[in-house]
Amino acid sequence: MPELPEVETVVRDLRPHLPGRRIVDVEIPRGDVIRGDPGAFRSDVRGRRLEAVRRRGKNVVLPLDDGATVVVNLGMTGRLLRRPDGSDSPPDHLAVSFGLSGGGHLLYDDVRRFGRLEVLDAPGWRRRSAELGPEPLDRELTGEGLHARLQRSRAPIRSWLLDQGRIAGVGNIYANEVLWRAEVHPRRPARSLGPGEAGAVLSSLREVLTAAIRRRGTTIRDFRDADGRPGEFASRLRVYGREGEACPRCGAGVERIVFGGRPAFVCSRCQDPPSGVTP
DNA sequence: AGTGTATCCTGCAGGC
DNA sequence: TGCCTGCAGGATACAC
Repeated sequence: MPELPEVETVVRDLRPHLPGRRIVDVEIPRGDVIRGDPGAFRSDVRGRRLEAVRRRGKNVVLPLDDGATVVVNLGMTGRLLRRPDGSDSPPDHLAVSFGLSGGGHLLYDDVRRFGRLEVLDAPGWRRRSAELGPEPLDRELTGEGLHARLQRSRAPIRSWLLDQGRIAGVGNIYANEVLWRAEVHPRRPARSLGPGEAGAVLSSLREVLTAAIRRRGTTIRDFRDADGRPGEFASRLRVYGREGEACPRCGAGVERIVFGGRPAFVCSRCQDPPSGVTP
């Protein structure tokens, strides 16, 4: 559910409120969302001051004042919610609650509990971050650089985009939207993309992701920002979930295919399939 | 190396 | 109304 734009939305919501505040209390009603031992998590985090709110790929990254870092991956249905004192009842699937100095709470809520929270020391976080691919919105990534990386893999380009070790932050919704925009079929082997196509994929990535951030993310069902509000990008999706509708570019039908265990949405007129493959 | 499958969970939509 | 099946934006482990 939460991909780069949704995580970025949450991070921007939290950033004005968390840095400088201390975690004075930690409650963990659902310990299975903690990677590692929940008791160790609590004692590592309690009493620490939050230094910043960042994003890396699909992870919310919360550096602490002792050099450690809390990393939150929202999985499919995770939410980080900001709760001022005295507001509302707790969410339906509260998994972790951080009490903050000065009042208020940061809550982690997760229906399916596929999300994970963990604390890493400085080298641990450095290693983890190094396992992730580059940020698509980072200026350092160029069309030539992306093309070179694509050359090393024969995986389908959609699978390549979903692999967090190759590029960070892209999930199934935006991968499909980006490939439609770039007019590249999702099953095309990564290494079969020419330099021009790689450039089109990169500029489409940037356009789609920034447009989605501007609309505060895509809510199909579960996503909420840190204040509990849905995002507004769903109506701007061109192919994702639009099987049978007309391609907004050419009018042909949008098709749903499945590979890698997940649905892909394509206009087979705009997006030529690789040779020898059914749509 | 890459792919298919299963797993972790719950809620919801659709068919009957 | 109820029961059943399939499906979901993610990550990971496994066998082939």
